[in-house]
Amino acid sequence: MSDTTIRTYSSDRQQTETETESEVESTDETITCPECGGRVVNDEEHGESVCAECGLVVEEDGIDRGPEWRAFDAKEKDNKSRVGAPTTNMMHDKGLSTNIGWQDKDAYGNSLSSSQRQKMQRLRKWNERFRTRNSKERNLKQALGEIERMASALGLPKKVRETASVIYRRALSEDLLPGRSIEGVATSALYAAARQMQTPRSIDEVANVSRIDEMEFKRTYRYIVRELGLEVAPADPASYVPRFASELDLPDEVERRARELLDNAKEDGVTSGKSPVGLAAAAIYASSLLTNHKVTQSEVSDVTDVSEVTIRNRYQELLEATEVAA
DNA sequence: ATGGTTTTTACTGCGTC
DNA sequence: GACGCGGTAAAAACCAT
Repeated sequence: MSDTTIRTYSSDRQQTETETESEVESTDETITCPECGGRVVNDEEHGESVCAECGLVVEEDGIDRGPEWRAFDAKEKDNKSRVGAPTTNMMHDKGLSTNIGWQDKDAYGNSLSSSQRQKMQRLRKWNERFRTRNSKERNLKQALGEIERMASALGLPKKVRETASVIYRRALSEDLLPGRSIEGVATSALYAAARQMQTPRSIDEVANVSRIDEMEFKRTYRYIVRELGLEVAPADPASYVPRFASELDLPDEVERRARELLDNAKEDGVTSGKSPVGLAAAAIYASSLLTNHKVTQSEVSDVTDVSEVTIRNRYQELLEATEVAA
């Protein structure tokens, strides 16, 4: 039950380990027959794996994931494919419902007669009403709008918005909303999503673009993380570095050096329990000194929202850690 | 509610430009 | 004298129990 709260930075090991796991998916062509040791071949047509030597059926009912039709040229392939636009969680109906175009034009691009135009107006109106009929749908629609707005204000990629949408949907479907504001849950979903996607924004930053105050945001965030059992690993300090560096107009060199410092510190274990944002800020500062691209503590403090005192403390520790390591 | 840890606030002294 | 920096003490915030 740790790691679910905002500020449990302790278990630093997190990611990095799981990434290198699925490397070599064994090529299943090299299976040998358990009976005679002969080569096993795939018989796609019958969905079986058969031993080429003795005919033993090693595996039945394989699934053919390919299309069931055949195409002999590009045109036929286009015709027979039945795939459309991908669904997206970013729209409240996953982009599956019908929209009636807003232009009063028919399929040939001609303008509509006035009676036709009025008819289309009515159809549009009703279509819209049905589309967002019940309260949950409307709720969702508004929340996704909010998520969209905040995400773009924070410059978060689509992936994060998608994830945030998914989290929000889950919260909604598990009835976590009553008693909590849409804003709050939307904000929390976005914050969690940003962290899960390795592009974290600090609580302050998120709170700044949200319409709710910070206290409520944190409360709500804790709540939904707990209720949804979201796995949000402590943010990696390094993931803040590039953003801060660019906000301070520092060259790549500083960024690289900052990463090294953080790596060393992590080895030393001095990062455990400390605020990732603080560490990132300190790393930037320390790195700027080491690379002769000096920025002042207060400048770093300004863009990172970390107090100068914290920067001082952290950067001493960072330097010590690298001294010892080097 | 409480205690332990971390961060922030506020303030002071030192050296430099 | 303003500024950047380092340090300290007390307050506040936070997490866990």
